[in-house]
Amino acid sequence: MIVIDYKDRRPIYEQIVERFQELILKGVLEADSQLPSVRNLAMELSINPNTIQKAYSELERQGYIYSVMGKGSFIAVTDRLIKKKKEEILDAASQLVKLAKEYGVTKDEFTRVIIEGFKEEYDD
Amino acid sequence: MIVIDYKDRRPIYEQIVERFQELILKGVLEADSQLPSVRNLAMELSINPNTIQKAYSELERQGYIYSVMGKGSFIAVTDRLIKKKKEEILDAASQLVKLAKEYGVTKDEFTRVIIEGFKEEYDD
Amino acid sequence: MIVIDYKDRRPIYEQIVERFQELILKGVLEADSQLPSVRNLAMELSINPNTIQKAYSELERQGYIYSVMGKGSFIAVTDRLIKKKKEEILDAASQLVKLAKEYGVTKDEFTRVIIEGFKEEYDD
Amino acid sequence: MIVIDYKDRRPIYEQIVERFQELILKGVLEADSQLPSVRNLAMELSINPNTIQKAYSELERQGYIYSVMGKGSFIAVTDRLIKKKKEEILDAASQLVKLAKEYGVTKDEFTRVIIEGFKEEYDD
DNA sequence: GTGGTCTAGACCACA
DNA sequence: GTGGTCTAGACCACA
Repeated sequence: MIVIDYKDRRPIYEQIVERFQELILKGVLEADSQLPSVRNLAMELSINPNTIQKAYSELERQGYIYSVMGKGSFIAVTDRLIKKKKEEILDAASQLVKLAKEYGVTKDEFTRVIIEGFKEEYDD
Repeated sequence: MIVIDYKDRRPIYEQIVERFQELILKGVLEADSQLPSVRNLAMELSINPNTIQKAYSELERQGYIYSVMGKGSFIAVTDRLIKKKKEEILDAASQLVKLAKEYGVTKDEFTRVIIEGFKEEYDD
Repeated sequence: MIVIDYKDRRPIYEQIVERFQELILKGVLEADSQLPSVRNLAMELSINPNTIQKAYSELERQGYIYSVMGKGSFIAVTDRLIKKKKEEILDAASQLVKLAKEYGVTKDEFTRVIIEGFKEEYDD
Repeated sequence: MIVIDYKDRRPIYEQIVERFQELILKGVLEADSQLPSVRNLAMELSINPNTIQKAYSELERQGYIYSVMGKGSFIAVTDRLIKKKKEEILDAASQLVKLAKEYGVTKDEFTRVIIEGFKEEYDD
C-alpha cells in the first residue's frame, strides 16, 4: 500500500504523508479504522520509526488522522478534507490559467486540453 | 529586477533561476544581451557569489543563457523556450484535470474556473 | 453518564477523573452513594480495567471518593471540594488578568467579556 | 534567556516553544532578528540539536519565526500573532466565566478579583 | 556554518 | 503493545 521511492527527491516522511492523504481522501481507508502502528510500518518499510512518527504527526496536524496514546492511530472523518482538496485543485487551475495567459497560451488551446482530459472517462 | 524573498522557503538560487526565466520568456531581457556578472549581482543582492554561480549554471543547463569565457553570460534565443514553456503549461493542465476527476471535481466546476480566469483580461 | 472521547488528546483516565469530578461537584452523584465497580465500568465503556483503576485511585487521592475494602468505592462529602473548586476558579481568573495585562488587553475589553458572560443566565 | 525546567512535566521542546513565543510576543526579540542557531542553542542548553530543531519547526509552523536554509532562523512579524494572543486570552476569560457560573461563583466574587488584578499596575 | 532529514536505540506514560 | 520524547551522531543541500 505504501511504497517509498528512493529516487524521489522529496523526503521519505513527506512521501508517506502524501500517500496516506491519497488513500484517505479516496476512501480506501475508512473513517476510524486503525493505521499500522509506528513500529510495524517502520519494520515493513525498513525505515526508522522516527521517520514514521514524523509522518503520522504531520498527518495528525493536518487533520487526516488522530492518535490515541496507548491505543494507536486512526483515520479521521474526511468530508471537510475532501472539500478542501477540491478547492485546492480549483485554485491550482485558476493559477494555471493566469500563467497560461502570461505566456500567450490561448483560451482555445487551453480548453481543448481540459475537454479532452474530461473525455477519457476510465483511465485510473 | 531581482528580489529575494527570504521568507520564501525555496532556496535563493532557485528564486533567482525562476526570476530570470520569467524575465527572459517575457522578453524583458533580449536575446544576446549580457547578464550582470556573478560578482556584481552578488554584491547588489548582498548574496554569496556561490549562490549566483549556481543559479547561472542552472540557467545555462536549461538553455536560457550561454557563457563566453572571459566575456560573461548572455541571454539565449528564446523561441524554442517559449514553445517549451507553453507545452509545460498545457501538460500541467492535463495533469490537473486527471487529479480533478480522481477527487470528483465536475467538468462544470472546472471549466467555470477556467472561463472566468480567461475573462479577466488585463490583470498583470 | 461517562463518555470517552477518543479524539480528545487527554488520556482516557484523565477524562474519566474529570467527568466524575464534575458529576460529584454538581451534586449529580450524592455523598456516600456507590460508584460502579472497576470491572463493571470497564466493561460498560469497553476499556481496560487498569485505566478505570487509575482514575479511581486519582479520585481517591484528591478526596472525591473513598474506598472500602471488599465493598467498593463511594462518593465523599463535597462541601470542602466545592469551596476548593471555587477558589481554583478565582485563582485562574487572577492569573488570567495578569496575563491580559502583560499582553496589553485593556480592563475595558476584559470586563466587557466577563459581564457578557454573566448575562447569559441559562445556557447549560 | 531560555531556561529548561526539568521538573516541569511538559516536554523540553514545548517549553522552548512557549518561551520563544513569550519573548517574541512581548517584543524582546525584534522582527527579522536572528535566533541562535540550532547547534548553538543546543550546546548552550546542553540539549540534543534534534530537540531544538523540533521546537524551531513548531515555531515556524505557528508563524513565529521563519527559517532560511543555509542562513538561519529569524523572527517573523508579530502583529497578527499578538492580536491572536489577545483573542485567546479573552476566549479563556469567557470560558472561565462559564465555569464560574456552573459552580456557583457569583458575579460579585468574580469581578472583585478582576478589578483587583487590574489595580496592581506594576507587578511584572 | 545553517537548517533539514534520517538512523539507531532508549525510556516514558498510557491502555 | 502504542504513541511521544529525547539522545547521539551522521549526511545533505544551501549560503
